Amino acid sequence: MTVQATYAERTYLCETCPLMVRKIFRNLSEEELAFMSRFKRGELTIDRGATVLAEGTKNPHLYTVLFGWGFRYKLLPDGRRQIVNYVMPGDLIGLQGSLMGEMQHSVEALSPMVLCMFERSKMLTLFHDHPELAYDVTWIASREECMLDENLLSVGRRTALERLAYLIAFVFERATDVGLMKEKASVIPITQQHVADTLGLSLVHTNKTIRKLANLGLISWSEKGCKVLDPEKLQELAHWEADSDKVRPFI
Amino acid sequence: MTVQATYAERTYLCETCPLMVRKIFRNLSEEELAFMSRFKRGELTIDRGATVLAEGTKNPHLYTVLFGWGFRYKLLPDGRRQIVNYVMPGDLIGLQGSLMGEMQHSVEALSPMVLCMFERSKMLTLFHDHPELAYDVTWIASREECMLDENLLSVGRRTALERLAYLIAFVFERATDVGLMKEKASVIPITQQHVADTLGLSLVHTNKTIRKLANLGLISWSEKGCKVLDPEKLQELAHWEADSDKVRPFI
DNA sequence: CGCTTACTTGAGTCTGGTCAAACGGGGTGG
DNA sequence: CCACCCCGTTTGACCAGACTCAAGTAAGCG
Repeated sequence: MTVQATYAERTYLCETCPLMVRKIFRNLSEEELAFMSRFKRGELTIDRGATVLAEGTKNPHLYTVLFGWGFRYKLLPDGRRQIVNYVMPGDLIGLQGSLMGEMQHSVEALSPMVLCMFERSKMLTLFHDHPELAYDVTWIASREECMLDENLLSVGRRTALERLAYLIAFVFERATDVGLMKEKASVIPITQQHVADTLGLSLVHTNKTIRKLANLGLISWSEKGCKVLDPEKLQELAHWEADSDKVRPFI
Repeated sequence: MTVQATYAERTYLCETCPLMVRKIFRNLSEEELAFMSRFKRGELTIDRGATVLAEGTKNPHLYTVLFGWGFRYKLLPDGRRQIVNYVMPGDLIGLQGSLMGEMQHSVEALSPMVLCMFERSKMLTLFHDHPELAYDVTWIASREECMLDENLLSVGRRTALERLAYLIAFVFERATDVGLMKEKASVIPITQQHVADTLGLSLVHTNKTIRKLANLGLISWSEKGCKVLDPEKLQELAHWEADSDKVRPFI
């Protein structure tokens, strides 16, 4: 596993935050931008496979994803792994550790990533001086909770095929929202092992389920990852509806 | 199903909030108490089986549990149910709906419950005037996220027996913390159907797994629910450790 | 060219699901 | 007071979805 991490002082200014151009994200006021700019400590640039945060450690930072894909997971002592969610641009990670001390999960990059780094000790200041931003942080935490509820429903109660369809549809929907699926050839950069560890299935059975879904013409698999061919049919198969309100806070 | 709901103007004053006597909860300042007292809208008293909040609805309130047990769940269109977590005294419910509009899950009572009712529209005021309380709200949301991660790990990666052991140990731990297990004869007031819907198993297989765990002498089952005989062994079997820091915020 | 990583596929096994039936306690109406 | 019913639990028989083991392929890389 090649792991490379670069700490850049400041490549992106908050005033020209790459997230702001996306219209699902709410705009920040001048004043909020100024504060965020002080809150920001730098940037973290990492390769695919690198660990952003590790279970059991105390990290003095929290991050907002600016570019790239990653996933959040937990391990059992014997090595069994459960991926609990995926992270994408606009997602805040490390909040748990920030509030409660030690990290209870790890985060790993699925592609090269750039993250915006904040000092966790400044959180209280944020809550004091910028109630709206504090509200946004809570909003973001609440959204994560919502996604976890969905994932739990899926792993607990859907069949293998439905689970897979849900996972792909869900990740595709989120990725599209933040502009990760712009190009025609875009794929979700995961391996079948990732899928298995997300769905709670074995690798072999995951492979067979993926074949089935591919034969139905809803997805295709390449070395790079998963290509989504028919998001609507996937949603239907999963008995799931993407909610298309949108405009959410970030940072 | 007998459903009874009573809205009492004010039986418990915030100044003598029954949660404050528990030492795991942090104490509020005079000023915070005064604010909470204004924030509070009344109390909701309901029977076992009654629905506190329903998926798909917009509810103008959020609640903190004062007494009793409940559970949070989601449904698939065909009726399959997944219980995502249990709620106990000190838990805040309805925050998601409060921030994001419609409820994405339902909450049902497992015993008679008393809930402290707040107006969701006042949330912004809370964030403006009481940053510490706002921070606490976020802390609480973050804790819920943490529990969901654990539950997901369990449903996704543990065997049926480990899952059951984890569930019982986890619920027992939480219940003990908030004083629900005071008496020798205390049971967790759930049916095997609840267990099945939490673990993602069928009722029949859940029953057989419960028998196995009971034969090992770790639990016993009665009409009233589940009695915990050996919490340590349960934790061990589940490869799980309760974290014993404690002192958390509430409301 | 050999090695590694990721995907595939088949065979055999077992965990967990479905179907069906029965039991026991508590509540209810005759 | 008794018969009946309902709910939750229990058990057995049988089936299927998912797991393990094993082997083989294909692409990428040093």
